[in-house]
Amino acid sequence: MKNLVILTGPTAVGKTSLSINLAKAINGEIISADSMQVYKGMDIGTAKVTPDEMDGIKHYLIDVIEPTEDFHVVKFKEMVESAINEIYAKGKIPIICGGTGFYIQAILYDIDFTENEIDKGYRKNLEDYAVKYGNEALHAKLKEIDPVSAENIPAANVKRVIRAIEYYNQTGEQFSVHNATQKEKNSPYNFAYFVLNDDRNLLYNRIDARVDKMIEDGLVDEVKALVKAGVKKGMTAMDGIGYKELLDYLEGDGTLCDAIELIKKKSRNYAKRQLTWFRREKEVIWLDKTVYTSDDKLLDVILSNLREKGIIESV
RNA sequence: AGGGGACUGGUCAAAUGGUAUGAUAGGGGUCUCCAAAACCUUUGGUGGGAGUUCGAUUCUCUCGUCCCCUG
Repeated sequence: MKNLVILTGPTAVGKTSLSINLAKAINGEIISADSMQVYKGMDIGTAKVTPDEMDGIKHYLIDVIEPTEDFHVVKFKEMVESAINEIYAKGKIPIICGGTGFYIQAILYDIDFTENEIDKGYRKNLEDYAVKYGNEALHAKLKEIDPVSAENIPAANVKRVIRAIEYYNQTGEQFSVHNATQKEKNSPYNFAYFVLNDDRNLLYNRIDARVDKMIEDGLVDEVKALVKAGVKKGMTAMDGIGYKELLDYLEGDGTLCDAIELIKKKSRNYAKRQLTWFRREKEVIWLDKTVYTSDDKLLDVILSNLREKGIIESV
Protein backbone atom coordinates (compact mmCIF):
# COMPACT_ATOMS: atom_id res chain seq x y z
CA MET A 1 0.00 0.00 0.00
CA LYS A 2 1.55 3.29 -1.11
CA ASN A 3 0.42 5.62 1.64
CA LEU A 4 0.73 9.33 1.15
CA VAL A 5 -0.25 12.29 3.30
CA ILE A 6 -0.74 15.71 1.78
CA LEU A 7 -0.94 18.84 3.85
CA THR A 8 -1.54 22.06 2.00
CA GLY A 9 -3.44 25.33 2.13
CA PRO A 10 -3.01 28.95 1.14
CA THR A 11 0.16 30.86 1.83
CA ALA A 12 0.65 31.97 5.45
CA VAL A 13 -2.09 29.74 6.82
CA GLY A 14 0.29 27.89 9.13
CA LYS A 15 1.23 24.74 7.26
CA THR A 16 4.82 24.55 8.42
CA SER A 17 4.41 24.13 12.15
CA LEU A 18 1.52 21.73 11.73
CA SER A 19 3.46 19.62 9.27
CA ILE A 20 6.32 19.17 11.72
CA ASN A 21 4.00 18.20 14.54
CA LEU A 22 2.31 15.76 12.20
CA ALA A 23 5.59 14.22 11.08
CA LYS A 24 6.55 13.62 14.69
CA ALA A 25 3.20 12.08 15.45
CA ILE A 26 3.18 9.56 12.61
CA ASN A 27 6.87 8.91 12.09
CA GLY A 28 6.87 10.74 8.79
CA GLU A 29 9.24 12.78 6.70
CA ILE A 30 8.35 15.92 4.83
CA ILE A 31 8.55 16.59 1.12
CA SER A 32 8.09 20.21 0.17
CA ALA A 33 5.70 20.92 -2.68
CA ASP A 34 6.70 24.49 -3.22
CA SER A 35 7.94 25.89 -6.50
CA MET A 36 10.13 28.51 -4.80
CA GLN A 37 11.46 26.84 -1.67
CA VAL A 38 13.45 24.49 -3.87
CA TYR A 39 15.80 27.36 -4.56
CA LYS A 40 18.89 27.99 -2.50
CA GLY A 41 19.33 31.50 -1.18
CA MET A 42 15.63 32.27 -1.21
CA ASP A 43 14.80 31.91 2.45
CA ILE A 44 13.10 35.02 3.77
CA GLY A 45 10.79 35.69 0.84
CA THR A 46 9.57 32.11 0.60
CA ALA A 47 9.07 31.79 4.36
CA LYS A 48 11.22 28.70 4.20
CA VAL A 49 11.38 26.36 7.20
CA THR A 50 14.52 26.96 9.20
CA PRO A 51 16.68 24.01 10.33
CA ASP A 52 15.66 24.97 13.85
CA GLU A 53 11.97 24.65 13.09
CA MET A 54 12.55 21.32 11.39
CA ASP A 55 13.41 19.97 14.81
CA GLY A 56 15.08 16.88 13.46
CA ILE A 57 12.44 16.02 10.87
CA LYS A 58 13.98 15.34 7.50
CA HIS A 59 12.83 17.63 4.68
CA TYR A 60 13.16 16.94 0.98
CA LEU A 61 13.04 19.31 -2.01
CA ILE A 62 14.21 22.33 -0.06
CA ASP A 63 17.42 24.11 -1.10
CA VAL A 64 18.11 21.71 -3.93
CA ILE A 65 18.34 24.02 -6.95
CA GLU A 66 20.50 27.03 -7.76
CA PRO A 67 18.36 30.14 -8.24
CA THR A 68 19.82 30.58 -11.72
CA GLU A 69 18.46 27.20 -12.81
CA ASP A 70 15.10 26.40 -14.34
CA PHE A 71 12.63 24.45 -12.34
CA HIS A 72 9.24 23.07 -13.29
CA VAL A 73 6.75 20.30 -12.56
CA VAL A 74 8.62 17.66 -14.49
CA LYS A 75 11.79 18.05 -12.44
CA PHE A 76 9.70 18.29 -9.35
CA LYS A 77 7.91 15.07 -10.10
CA GLU A 78 11.13 13.12 -10.68
CA MET A 79 12.68 14.37 -7.49
CA VAL A 80 9.61 13.73 -5.40
CA GLU A 81 9.19 10.20 -6.65
CA SER A 82 12.70 9.32 -5.64
CA ALA A 83 12.17 10.98 -2.26
CA ILE A 84 8.98 9.01 -1.71
CA ASN A 85 10.78 5.76 -2.42
CA GLU A 86 13.56 6.71 -0.07
CA ILE A 87 11.04 7.35 2.68
CA TYR A 88 9.21 4.08 2.05
CA ALA A 89 12.52 2.25 2.25
CA LYS A 90 12.91 3.57 5.78
CA GLY A 91 9.44 2.37 6.65
CA LYS A 92 8.24 5.92 7.15
CA ILE A 93 5.29 7.89 5.81
CA PRO A 94 5.85 10.65 3.27
CA ILE A 95 4.09 13.93 4.01
CA ILE A 96 3.84 16.28 1.09
CA CYS A 97 3.56 19.81 2.40
CA GLY A 98 3.47 22.97 0.35
CA GLY A 99 1.24 25.37 -1.47
CA THR A 100 1.77 24.57 -5.13
CA GLY A 101 -1.43 22.74 -6.04
CA PHE A 102 -0.34 21.91 -9.54
CA TYR A 103 2.73 20.09 -8.24
CA ILE A 104 0.65 18.13 -5.77
CA GLN A 105 -1.74 17.10 -8.51
CA ALA A 106 1.12 15.94 -10.70
CA ILE A 107 2.28 13.54 -7.99
CA LEU A 108 -1.08 12.44 -6.76
CA TYR A 109 -2.42 11.43 -10.16
CA ASP A 110 0.93 10.51 -11.61
CA ILE A 111 0.43 12.82 -14.55
CA ASP A 112 2.51 11.90 -17.54
CA PHE A 113 4.68 14.76 -18.76
CA THR A 114 7.46 12.79 -20.32
CA GLU A 115 6.45 12.55 -23.99
CA ASN A 116 9.28 14.73 -25.11
CA GLU A 117 11.96 17.06 -23.97
CA ILE A 118 10.98 20.68 -24.34
CA ASP A 119 12.47 22.39 -27.31
CA LYS A 120 13.23 25.94 -26.25
CA GLY A 121 13.91 27.07 -29.78
CA TYR A 122 10.52 25.96 -31.01
CA ARG A 123 8.82 27.71 -28.10
CA LYS A 124 10.73 30.86 -28.80
CA ASN A 125 9.61 30.75 -32.42
CA LEU A 126 6.00 30.58 -31.38
CA GLU A 127 6.47 33.42 -28.90
CA ASP A 128 8.02 35.55 -31.62
CA TYR A 129 5.17 34.66 -33.94
CA ALA A 130 2.65 35.87 -31.38
CA VAL A 131 4.53 39.12 -30.90
CA LYS A 132 4.80 39.69 -34.65
CA TYR A 133 1.37 38.69 -35.86
CA GLY A 134 -0.69 38.88 -32.72
CA ASN A 135 -2.18 36.44 -30.25
CA GLU A 136 -5.18 35.81 -32.47
CA ALA A 137 -2.99 34.61 -35.32
CA LEU A 138 -1.25 32.15 -33.03
CA HIS A 139 -4.57 30.99 -31.67
CA ALA A 140 -5.79 30.42 -35.24
CA LYS A 141 -2.88 28.04 -35.77
CA LEU A 142 -3.99 26.04 -32.78
CA LYS A 143 -7.54 25.99 -34.04
CA GLU A 144 -6.41 24.27 -37.21
CA ILE A 145 -4.65 21.42 -35.47
CA ASP A 146 -6.70 21.11 -32.28
CA PRO A 147 -10.07 22.88 -32.28
CA VAL A 148 -11.01 21.54 -28.85
CA SER A 149 -7.98 23.05 -27.19
CA ALA A 150 -8.52 26.26 -29.13
CA GLU A 151 -12.00 26.38 -27.73
CA ASN A 152 -10.78 25.90 -24.16
CA ILE A 153 -7.82 28.23 -24.21
CA PRO A 154 -8.41 31.96 -24.73
CA ALA A 155 -6.15 33.57 -27.32
CA ALA A 156 -4.84 35.96 -24.70
CA ASN A 157 -3.37 33.07 -22.75
CA VAL A 158 -0.38 32.81 -25.02
CA LYS A 159 1.53 30.55 -22.69
CA ARG A 160 -1.00 27.77 -22.86
CA VAL A 161 -1.68 28.24 -26.56
CA ILE A 162 2.02 27.71 -27.17
CA ARG A 163 2.12 24.62 -25.01
CA ALA A 164 -0.82 23.08 -26.88
CA ILE A 165 0.72 23.72 -30.29
CA GLU A 166 4.07 22.48 -29.10
CA TYR A 167 2.54 19.28 -27.77
CA TYR A 168 0.86 18.51 -31.06
CA ASN A 169 4.01 19.31 -32.96
CA GLN A 170 6.07 16.91 -30.85
CA THR A 171 3.70 14.00 -30.53
CA GLY A 172 1.18 14.27 -33.34
CA GLU A 173 -1.52 13.88 -30.70
CA GLN A 174 -3.92 16.64 -29.86
CA PHE A 175 -3.26 18.25 -26.52
CA SER A 176 -6.93 18.11 -25.64
CA VAL A 177 -6.98 14.34 -26.20
CA HIS A 178 -3.92 13.86 -24.01
CA ASN A 179 -5.38 15.92 -21.20
CA ALA A 180 -8.66 14.09 -21.34
CA THR A 181 -6.99 10.70 -20.97
CA GLN A 182 -4.77 11.95 -18.15
CA LYS A 183 -7.79 13.20 -16.28
CA GLU A 184 -9.25 9.73 -16.13
CA LYS A 185 -6.31 8.41 -14.17
CA ASN A 186 -6.77 7.15 -10.65
CA SER A 187 -4.21 7.88 -8.03
CA PRO A 188 -1.65 5.13 -7.44
CA TYR A 189 -1.58 6.21 -3.81
CA ASN A 190 -3.69 5.57 -0.77
CA PHE A 191 -3.75 9.19 0.19
CA ALA A 192 -5.24 11.72 2.56
CA TYR A 193 -5.35 15.24 1.17
CA PHE A 194 -5.69 17.89 3.86
CA VAL A 195 -6.28 21.55 3.09
CA LEU A 196 -5.77 23.93 5.95
CA ASN A 197 -7.90 27.04 5.76
CA ASP A 198 -8.81 30.03 7.88
CA ASP A 199 -11.10 33.03 7.89
CA ARG A 200 -10.29 35.10 4.83
CA ASN A 201 -9.76 38.35 6.70
CA LEU A 202 -7.52 36.74 9.27
CA LEU A 203 -5.53 35.13 6.51
CA TYR A 204 -5.10 38.41 4.64
CA ASN A 205 -4.04 40.19 7.81
CA ARG A 206 -1.49 37.49 8.47
CA ILE A 207 -0.17 37.78 4.92
CA ASP A 208 0.24 41.54 5.22
CA ALA A 209 1.98 41.22 8.56
CA ARG A 210 4.25 38.51 7.25
CA VAL A 211 5.36 40.66 4.32
CA ASP A 212 6.29 43.47 6.72
CA LYS A 213 8.23 40.97 8.75
CA MET A 214 10.07 39.73 5.67
CA ILE A 215 11.19 43.24 4.88
CA GLU A 216 12.35 43.70 8.49
CA ASP A 217 14.21 40.42 8.29
CA GLY A 218 16.19 41.64 5.29
CA LEU A 219 14.34 40.54 2.18
CA VAL A 220 15.82 43.44 0.23
CA ASP A 221 19.33 42.20 1.02
CA GLU A 222 18.33 38.70 0.06
CA VAL A 223 17.27 39.96 -3.37
CA LYS A 224 20.50 41.93 -3.70
CA ALA A 225 22.47 38.79 -2.94
CA LEU A 226 20.57 36.88 -5.61
CA VAL A 227 21.29 39.58 -8.15
CA LYS A 228 24.94 39.40 -7.20
CA ALA A 229 24.84 35.65 -7.74
CA GLY A 230 23.68 36.22 -11.29
CA VAL A 231 19.91 35.86 -10.95
CA LYS A 232 18.14 37.94 -13.55
CA LYS A 233 14.65 39.01 -14.41
CA GLY A 234 12.89 36.33 -16.42
CA MET A 235 14.44 33.42 -14.55
CA THR A 236 12.04 31.05 -12.85
CA ALA A 237 13.28 32.08 -9.41
CA MET A 238 12.32 35.67 -10.18
CA ASP A 239 8.70 34.62 -10.61
CA GLY A 240 8.55 34.42 -6.84
CA ILE A 241 6.34 36.96 -5.18
CA GLY A 242 8.45 39.48 -3.32
CA TYR A 243 11.46 38.92 -5.53
CA LYS A 244 10.44 40.41 -8.83
CA GLU A 245 8.80 43.39 -7.13
CA LEU A 246 11.90 44.19 -5.10
CA LEU A 247 14.08 43.72 -8.15
CA ASP A 248 12.03 46.39 -9.94
CA TYR A 249 12.45 48.64 -6.95
CA LEU A 250 16.21 48.07 -6.84
CA GLU A 251 16.36 48.94 -10.51
CA GLY A 252 14.83 52.30 -9.66
CA ASP A 253 11.22 51.58 -10.50
CA GLY A 254 9.01 52.99 -7.75
CA THR A 255 9.44 53.35 -4.01
CA LEU A 256 10.07 50.61 -1.48
CA CYS A 257 6.70 51.39 0.01
CA ASP A 258 4.95 50.77 -3.32
CA ALA A 259 6.85 47.53 -3.75
CA ILE A 260 5.77 46.33 -0.31
CA GLU A 261 2.13 47.09 -0.98
CA LEU A 262 2.36 45.29 -4.29
CA ILE A 263 3.91 42.24 -2.65
CA LYS A 264 1.09 42.13 -0.12
CA LYS A 265 -1.53 42.39 -2.83
CA LYS A 266 0.06 39.71 -5.00
CA SER A 267 0.32 37.42 -1.99
CA ARG A 268 -3.37 37.90 -1.20
CA ASN A 269 -4.33 37.22 -4.80
CA TYR A 270 -2.14 34.15 -4.76
CA ALA A 271 -3.82 32.83 -1.64
CA LYS A 272 -7.18 33.26 -3.31
CA ARG A 273 -6.07 31.36 -6.38
CA GLN A 274 -4.71 28.58 -4.24
CA LEU A 275 -8.07 28.21 -2.53
CA THR A 276 -9.81 28.10 -5.89
CA TRP A 277 -7.53 25.29 -6.90
CA PHE A 278 -8.09 23.24 -3.76
CA ARG A 279 -11.85 23.65 -3.96
CA ARG A 280 -11.75 21.99 -7.33
CA GLU A 281 -9.66 19.03 -6.24
CA LYS A 282 -11.64 15.93 -5.42
CA GLU A 283 -11.38 14.10 -2.14
CA VAL A 284 -9.87 16.89 -0.12
CA ILE A 285 -10.38 17.11 3.61
CA TRP A 286 -10.80 20.69 4.72
CA LEU A 287 -9.32 21.73 8.04
CA ASP A 288 -10.95 24.93 9.19
CA LYS A 289 -8.84 26.84 11.68
CA THR A 290 -11.88 28.75 12.90
CA VAL A 291 -13.24 25.39 14.09
CA TYR A 292 -10.02 23.67 15.17
CA THR A 293 -8.28 26.48 16.93
CA SER A 294 -4.96 24.90 17.84
CA ASP A 295 -2.40 22.63 16.24
CA ASP A 296 -3.31 19.96 18.79
CA LYS A 297 -6.95 19.96 17.77
CA LEU A 298 -6.00 19.94 14.11
CA LEU A 299 -3.68 17.06 14.74
CA ASP A 300 -6.46 15.05 16.36
CA VAL A 301 -8.66 15.45 13.32
CA ILE A 302 -5.84 14.57 10.98
CA LEU A 303 -4.93 11.44 12.92
CA SER A 304 -8.48 10.19 13.02
CA ASN A 305 -8.75 10.61 9.25
CA LEU A 306 -5.48 8.77 8.77
CA ARG A 307 -6.72 5.87 10.87
CA GLU A 308 -9.89 5.72 8.87
CA LYS A 309 -7.93 5.47 5.66
CA GLY A 310 -5.61 2.86 7.10
CA ILE A 311 -2.58 5.08 6.70
CA ILE A 312 -1.78 4.71 10.37
CA GLU A 313 -2.85 1.87 12.61
CA SER A 314 -5.84 2.14 14.86
CA VAL A 315 -5.06 2.08 18.53
C1' A B 1 -18.94 81.74 16.16
C1' G B 2 -18.86 83.79 10.94
C1' G B 3 -17.54 83.05 5.65
C1' G B 4 -16.22 79.69 1.65
C1' G B 5 -15.68 74.71 -0.57
C1' A B 6 -16.51 69.53 -0.90
C1' C B 7 -19.55 65.01 -0.36
C1' U B 8 -20.55 59.50 -6.53
C1' G B 9 -19.28 51.38 -4.98
C1' G B 10 -14.22 49.62 0.28
C1' U B 11 -10.69 53.47 -2.15
C1' C B 12 -9.56 57.05 -6.15
C1' A B 13 -11.76 59.42 -10.13
C1' A B 14 -15.52 60.61 -14.62
C1' A B 15 -20.39 62.17 -16.30
C1' U B 16 -25.33 64.05 -17.23
C1' G B 17 -32.17 67.58 -15.98
C1' G B 18 -33.45 61.36 -19.15
C1' U B 19 -29.88 53.64 -19.06
C1' A B 20 -24.61 56.55 -13.54
C1' U B 21 -18.74 55.40 -16.63
C1' G B 22 -13.87 53.87 -15.32
C1' A B 23 -9.57 52.43 -12.48
C1' U B 24 -8.37 49.79 -8.21
C1' A B 25 -9.46 46.68 -4.09
C1' G B 26 -12.82 42.57 -3.09
C1' G B 27 -15.58 37.87 -4.88
C1' G B 28 -15.92 33.53 -8.34
C1' G B 29 -13.43 30.55 -12.03
C1' U B 30 -9.83 28.08 -15.76
C1' C B 31 -5.46 25.30 -15.29
C1' U B 32 -1.70 18.47 -17.08
C1' C B 33 6.25 21.33 -18.71
C1' C B 34 8.01 28.87 -16.03
C1' A B 35 1.92 27.35 -11.79
C1' A B 36 4.35 32.32 -6.23
C1' A B 37 3.00 31.63 -13.61
C1' A B 38 -0.59 32.77 -17.36
C1' C B 39 -5.58 33.76 -18.33
C1' C B 40 -11.17 34.40 -17.82
C1' U B 41 -15.23 36.45 -15.21
C1' U B 42 -18.09 39.37 -11.61
C1' U B 43 -20.91 41.77 -6.89
C1' G B 44 -21.04 46.70 -4.94
C1' G B 45 -22.48 53.50 -5.65
C1' U B 46 -24.78 59.38 -6.24
C1' G B 47 -24.50 61.32 2.62
C1' G B 48 -30.03 61.84 5.00
C1' G B 49 -34.60 64.54 4.24
C1' A B 50 -37.77 67.96 1.62
C1' G B 51 -38.88 71.01 -2.78
C1' U B 52 -39.04 72.48 -8.28
C1' U B 53 -39.89 68.91 -12.45
C1' C B 54 -43.18 64.17 -16.55
C1' G B 55 -38.28 62.88 -14.71
C1' A B 56 -33.06 65.22 -9.93
C1' U B 57 -27.10 62.22 -8.97
C1' U B 58 -27.28 67.09 -11.49
C1' C B 59 -31.18 72.86 -9.83
C1' U B 60 -33.15 74.92 -4.76
C1' C B 61 -33.65 74.50 0.62
C1' U B 62 -32.42 71.96 5.04
C1' C B 63 -29.77 68.60 8.16
C1' G B 64 -25.19 65.83 8.65
C1' U B 65 -19.95 64.97 7.86
C1' C B 66 -15.23 66.69 6.30
C1' C B 67 -11.72 70.53 4.58
C1' C B 68 -10.02 75.69 4.15
C1' C B 69 -10.11 80.91 5.70
C1' U B 70 -11.29 84.66 9.52
C1' G B 71 -11.75 85.34 14.85
